[in-house]
Amino acid sequence: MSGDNDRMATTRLDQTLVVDTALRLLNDVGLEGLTLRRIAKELNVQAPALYWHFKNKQALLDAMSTAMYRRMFETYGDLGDVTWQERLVHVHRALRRALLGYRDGAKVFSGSRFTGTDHAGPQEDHLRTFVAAGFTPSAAARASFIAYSFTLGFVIEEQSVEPRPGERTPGYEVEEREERMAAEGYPLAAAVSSDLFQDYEARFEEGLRAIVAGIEATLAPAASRQ
Amino acid sequence: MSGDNDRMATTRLDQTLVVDTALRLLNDVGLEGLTLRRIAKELNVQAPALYWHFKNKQALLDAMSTAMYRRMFETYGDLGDVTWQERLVHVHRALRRALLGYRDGAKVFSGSRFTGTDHAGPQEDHLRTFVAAGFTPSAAARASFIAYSFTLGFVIEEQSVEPRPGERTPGYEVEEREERMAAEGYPLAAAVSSDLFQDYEARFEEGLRAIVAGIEATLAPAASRQ
DNA sequence: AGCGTGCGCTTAACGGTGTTAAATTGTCAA
DNA sequence: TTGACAATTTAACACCGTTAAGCGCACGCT
Repeated sequence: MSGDNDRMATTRLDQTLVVDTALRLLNDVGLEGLTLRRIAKELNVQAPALYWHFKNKQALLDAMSTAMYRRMFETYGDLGDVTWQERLVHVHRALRRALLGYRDGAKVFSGSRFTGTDHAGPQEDHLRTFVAAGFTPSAAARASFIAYSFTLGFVIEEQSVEPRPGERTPGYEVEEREERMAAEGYPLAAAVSSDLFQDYEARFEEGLRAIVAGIEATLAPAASRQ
Repeated sequence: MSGDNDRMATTRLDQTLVVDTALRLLNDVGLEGLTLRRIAKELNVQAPALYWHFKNKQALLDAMSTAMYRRMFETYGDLGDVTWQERLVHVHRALRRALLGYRDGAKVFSGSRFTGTDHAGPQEDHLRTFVAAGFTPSAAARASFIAYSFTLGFVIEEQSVEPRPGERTPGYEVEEREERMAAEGYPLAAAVSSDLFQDYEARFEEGLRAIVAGIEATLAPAASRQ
């Protein structure tokens, strides 16, 4: 199904191959189904073989997160000279896309730490844009962390309702929920039900705009405020 | 240690007792160590006994989340008449406190759904404050969801560095990280290292202020803008 | 008072998990 | 050709969530 990896039995494993296979598999089976034996099977190998390349499962998950993050920066080009507002929106939009690219992507990501220092380069560029606009480095980092926290929390919630774009977790039947709320005397909660479990795309953009506006109003250097 | 539950061997289990014990245990062993056998042991019972009270482990986790959420509303009184800004800050500050109350609290919470409709009452009050200020119900819900996503993402990150207030996960040695970044030619990333893994309290408040300002500037009815 | 029903729990077991130790293969250098 | 060492297999361990079956005891009914 969907082009089974078909690793030549002669080819040897390496970290990249394991990570790629695990990420592809993640989309089929989800985080819960992503066992070492299942990954090994996909690679025509026995489970303990993975321990030659990764010290334990967490190390593999860390490498998967790092790969997701690296790929995110590959998909948005050099971006050049840009205002901090544009950059903040651009980066976190890309982050959401990257997380949505894999089932349970946000959960995997939030449970891992980066391996190596690959991420430092893009982070440096990112901060530079803010500092050039008059932010202190500290304010730049704190402002970005606000947007980062929002994005992470948003996608975690989003993926618990829509594990893959267009595919819905059963048990979130909006209409039924709406009726029950209305019947129990919570008209607002009922009315709002349909707003909370739909239109994630537009609501994310709306949230990003609000956060940019909020940073403009509080953390940004006075000069850059409207 | 810390007043072991000491359930009389004669007392029967019920959902509340199981949930309370599991929540207390969560603080000792974390989400990963929270196994049904461990919980059962704490209750002087065999693991399968829990299946009489909960259909499966997820149902117990759901009940734990619901209890955390319910307790959050108990800790802040009636709150009375208050601006939507005050309410938003108050509620999400309380949410953070509730999540921080348990090791892995944010992760447990984000992986669960509420049982029953206990939460609908407070949610109704919450929305009413916004609608009274001129928000449409939909805008009220979307605005709150922005703050909610931020809070959830923030605390997940916070707890991955500080699993319990004051207690640090090993491997986040700020100074060492700083040196390595600086040595590899990322001066800003280095300078910012200490800002990212410290002072969560102040940074959360700062984030909340930014989000309130951002909602004022974008989602709030024009009348309530400064 | 006695009896049966069924609630609440135990015992036993299943298939699966991450992980470790030891044995084994394959490959390349000397 | 032999030896070394990298990469993998086989076997096993302790533990996990979960299910099936049985058991004891309290209680309602006659």
